Amino acid sequence: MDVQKEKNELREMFGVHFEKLYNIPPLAARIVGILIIDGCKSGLTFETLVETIGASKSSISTNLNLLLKMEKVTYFTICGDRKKYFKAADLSKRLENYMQIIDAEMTILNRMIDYREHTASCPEEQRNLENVRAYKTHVNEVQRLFLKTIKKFQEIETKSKVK
Amino acid sequence: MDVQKEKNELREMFGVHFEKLYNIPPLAARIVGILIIDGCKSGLTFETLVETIGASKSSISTNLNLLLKMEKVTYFTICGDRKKYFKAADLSKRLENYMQIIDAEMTILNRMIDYREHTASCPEEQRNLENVRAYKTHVNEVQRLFLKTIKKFQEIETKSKVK
DNA sequence: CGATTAGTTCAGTGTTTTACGAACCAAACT
DNA sequence: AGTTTGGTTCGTAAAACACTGAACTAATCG
Repeated sequence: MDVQKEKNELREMFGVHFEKLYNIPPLAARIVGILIIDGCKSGLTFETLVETIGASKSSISTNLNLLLKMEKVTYFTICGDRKKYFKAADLSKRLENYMQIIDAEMTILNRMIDYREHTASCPEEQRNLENVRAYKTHVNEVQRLFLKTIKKFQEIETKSKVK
Repeated sequence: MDVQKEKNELREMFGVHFEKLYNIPPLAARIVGILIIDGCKSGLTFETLVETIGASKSSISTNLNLLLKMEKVTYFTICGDRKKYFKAADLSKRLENYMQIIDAEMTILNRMIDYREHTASCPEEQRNLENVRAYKTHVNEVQRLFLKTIKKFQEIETKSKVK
């Protein structure tokens, strides 16, 4: 296996994925990708990111700060070293993105149910109400599943940090 | 309850939600929203959409065709009536969007596992490999859950169509 | 103190997106 | 045949986006 080629392809796949999922600029998405692949041991410096991605310092800076604000990325510093070392945020944190989508859907669903309950007159609208209720059950299950997973990873992560 | 106000708010919420979820223009997202709220009984005509949204014919046309291509919207015609009646696609169809995200994630995950298996040297990378594997289990569960739900709604939908 | 390093900020530029109006086409009345 | 209806297509304008280089700041080093 050509490791470098494999890495580049992975990077690209992550890029496309996160760009759509997080609605972020391409460059930001690629940064997350690289940090997930390469940053898991000791983090990557600003400079390394500039070099390996080949984008300008300003672009890297802007996008890194966006990712920090979104909590998709974290950094730490080493005593006596001015550099920042960037890492992808913990998986449990990154999964919050899905939780937001699910929560948003739940909110809309509840409003929709409320609305139909007040207005449903024809059989189609009645049936629609039933379907929305059934769908809500599904979203609830998804929500529980994600909560469970997030909690599980939070435990794993705190454990490995104490160590 | 002010029904009209409630409807407008719902419309707006659907708009924001679908815009991000499907990565489509704001107008397209609002069309889907309106069709879900108002289109469930007998569909909405092109003209009704133009009027209630207040956008130009050309914009509505372009975005409707985008949504048709994406299979988020369907239309039917009535014999002896030149108009097209638009509806939001069945929920089972709309859920395919989530399946695509999940499938994409699964593909990346498998590549990531493969990559780490070949390259993991330090303990952090080993632990990362374990975590990715654990996460894959979660994605698998989500995938099964969605498959189940999609199948369930497909049944409901075919039943209500035969009737 | 001056020079270097690490990173930020900002104005500008090229590109993409989003929506629009006008012209257009095809089917169906009259 | 001409006109209305229902909708598409295309060129374009306005706005948003993504990235850049250059100037700048703040901390550290010699």
